[in-house]
Amino acid sequence: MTRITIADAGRHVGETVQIPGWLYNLRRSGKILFPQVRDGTGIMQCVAQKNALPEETFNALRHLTQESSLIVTGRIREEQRAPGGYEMDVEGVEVLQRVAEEEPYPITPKEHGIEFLMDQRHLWIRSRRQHAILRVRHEVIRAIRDYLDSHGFTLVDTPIFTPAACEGTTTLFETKYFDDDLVYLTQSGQLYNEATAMAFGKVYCFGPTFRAERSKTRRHLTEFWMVEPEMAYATLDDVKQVAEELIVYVVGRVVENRRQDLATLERDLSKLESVQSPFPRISYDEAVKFLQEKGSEIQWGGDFGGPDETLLGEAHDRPLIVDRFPAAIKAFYFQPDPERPEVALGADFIAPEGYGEIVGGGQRIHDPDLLLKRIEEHNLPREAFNWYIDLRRYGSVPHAGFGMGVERVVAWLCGLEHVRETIAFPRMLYRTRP
RNA sequence: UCCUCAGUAGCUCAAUGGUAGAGCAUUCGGCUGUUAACCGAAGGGUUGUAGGUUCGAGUCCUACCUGAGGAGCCA
Repeated sequence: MTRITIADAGRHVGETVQIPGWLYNLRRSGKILFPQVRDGTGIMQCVAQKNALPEETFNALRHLTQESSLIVTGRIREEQRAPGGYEMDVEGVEVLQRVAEEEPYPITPKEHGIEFLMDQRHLWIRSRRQHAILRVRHEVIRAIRDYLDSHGFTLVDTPIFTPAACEGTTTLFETKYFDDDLVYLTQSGQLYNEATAMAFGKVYCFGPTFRAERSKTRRHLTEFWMVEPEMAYATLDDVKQVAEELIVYVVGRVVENRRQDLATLERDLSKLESVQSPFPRISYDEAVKFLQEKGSEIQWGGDFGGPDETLLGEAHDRPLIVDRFPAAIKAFYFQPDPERPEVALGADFIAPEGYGEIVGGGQRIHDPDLLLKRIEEHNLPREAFNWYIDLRRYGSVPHAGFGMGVERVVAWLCGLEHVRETIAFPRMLYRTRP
């Protein structure tokens, strides 16, 4: 007997096949049952008629509980009345495990609160909406890799355990490394990327990063995934161009390949289809002026707050590129603008619809003396950065790169309220379980 | 760390300081085209914890715990 996935059902119309899966929902109407079976690729509505089945089979199905595992055998048929467009006429059922009614599956088809759902996260990911989001995430990650891999970037992943802060400013998670040594969980692979870029030209790292910030908002996780491309012989303009192309490509891929999931999420496709080049570009100076006109308290020299980012993002139908921030609020390694040393050659991409910063990057300092000066100004331990300074001693070149946060991109593309739904098991300020 | 809000049945929520209730879920019954099906019935409670006020507290007060939203910080 052929086993198929529900996603492939359209290619098996008229055949009798098996679908291994789980009971998603069951509607009963006397002598006819409508079990809905999910298998990870989709949901199949089945039809079981009492007079077409052995009594034992019909009764087993009739009293089956939600999320019981089963293998259904039956004939696939096109059916307009079925949610997926196809339906299976049940001929046989093998129940692998019947969920006990004393402890029924906790996530019912009705509404639930977020606390309960987060406690049940290991089960919640089976639900239609969560499932759709995680499939969009997968497409986003695949698209990122496909874009970079086909544009000359080499994946060179960077360590998770790091001996010191990359940026000195934010809080790091520390962990014991054997006897008495402390190491920190990486908050960015960037410094190492600069080393690999000098070896490979164009590189990227892609993995989890950790920030021990006591942030408790819809845009924050303590563990999140970031892709960080870095390019030798490159400038701020290259960062803006590559990041823009990457975003346009990723959005296009999701719209093309995950249309069904976006429909499940009731995402307004027109909001994604408008994400085309060129993106609007303004300077930090212009952004501050714009925000002040909108009533923000921001002064030149300050960083954008959450509401500021929302104001900037909502003014456009595609990501907004803001560049040349005050050097004082940027990390030590940013190259200053040669014409205006008080601003850094950095750029942030602010997503529309209030999703905030999704890309941050810029050009790095390539002059060893200037880098040393900055390290001293920021009171960073020079010894820890000896290897990093070496990169400026042995064939230094202008170079630039950026980081893009996967969860914020996914939240934006899916139109979600909160990034916690964009990763299977989110880690947040007050949640590390399950 | 700070501000605001909330904790009542497995879940989502009601309940003037005066007998703790509904829908869903579960079980039983009915229904041959259901779309979070519907209809009928049953079981299901230490009202987050500890004190206090009161004849009487789910409700008012205090502290704590847990969670949510936000600020700062950040992708």
